[in-house]
Amino acid sequence: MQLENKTSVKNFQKDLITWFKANQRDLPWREDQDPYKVWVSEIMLQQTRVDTVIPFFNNFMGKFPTIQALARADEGDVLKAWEGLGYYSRARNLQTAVREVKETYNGIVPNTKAEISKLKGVGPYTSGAILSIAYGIPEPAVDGNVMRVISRIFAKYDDIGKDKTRKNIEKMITSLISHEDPSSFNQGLMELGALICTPTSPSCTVCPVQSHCEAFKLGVQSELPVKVKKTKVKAKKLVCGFVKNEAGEVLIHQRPNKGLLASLWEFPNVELTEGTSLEAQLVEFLQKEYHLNTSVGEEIFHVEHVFSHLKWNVTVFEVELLSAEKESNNRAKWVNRSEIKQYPFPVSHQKIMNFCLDF
DNA sequence: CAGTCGTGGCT
DNA sequence: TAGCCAAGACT
Repeated sequence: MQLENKTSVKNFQKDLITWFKANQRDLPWREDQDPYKVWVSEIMLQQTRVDTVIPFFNNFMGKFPTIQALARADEGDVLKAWEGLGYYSRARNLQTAVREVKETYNGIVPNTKAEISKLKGVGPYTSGAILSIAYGIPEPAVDGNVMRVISRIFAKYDDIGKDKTRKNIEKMITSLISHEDPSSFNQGLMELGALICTPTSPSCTVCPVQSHCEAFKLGVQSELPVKVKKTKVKAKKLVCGFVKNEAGEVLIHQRPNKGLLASLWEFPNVELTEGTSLEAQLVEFLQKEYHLNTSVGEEIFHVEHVFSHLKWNVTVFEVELLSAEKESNNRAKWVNRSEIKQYPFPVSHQKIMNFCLDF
């Protein structure tokens, strides 16, 4: 195994950090070390590509430039700024955590592992990233890049999908991390994973730490890291109503605050059960859930949307309101077509919205 | 531990 | 095309 003595570790740190400082990308969250900016960027970057995050980060910082600004913002505005980015609970958790920092820590992001880890949405990776990047504290920040890089450098065949593997790598980083520049060390590992030590066809010939890499030495870099395959996504069939009243308004509904597409808005829809017709199930659902008497019109079109772990097949009908009972669903709303754009919708429903708005 | 939670780009 | 993957956290 490489990196077995202090001298080789020091050389590894130096090679990595020197490369990082010379080759790091110019990214908006690297303009300074404001803990709030680092925090927001790290939340957005969870399971999300850098290129995707950049415009969202710039827009978000323009609207919510400080902890105070985000703390006092309307939740709807925060979700609207997150629209299209995915994993929407991140937005709600972030605002919850920012309010916690404002109340409990006088608006200062805490700088200890124990305190920062208590914040909603801040897990083992993000806590280490904030501590090292914003505060220069030598804590490991182990993400997918780091697990891939370390798996190759030490030629480790452990399944990086296991929590145990991540913990082991955190221990390894603890003994490898530079105490002089923890920020550049951690970011260097991630940048290396993003630019050189890529998942497929890594650029070993130009790698700054090639001489430290056991996988390269053995010629097995293409086999690493090991990641056990996930189960197939499940398909679900839904019926959805584009419901209009006499005033020309459309019915929209806010999803539950937890779970899939948390707190986002949608057009009324329900999962199908076998048996009765789509039209009948839609009418029954609108009656039961929203206390509306409706008449289902033409089937407008189909939408297919694939998530991480499931697939929607949605059939959309045009629906006319006949009459409404007094009790109404408190998460439902009639809106003019021009107002719909003010509400955050998931991409799956934007497909429906775009079609219906032209309709 | 294993399933849940988005989206878009790439192979 | 269908699957894989990305600066993970939560339950």
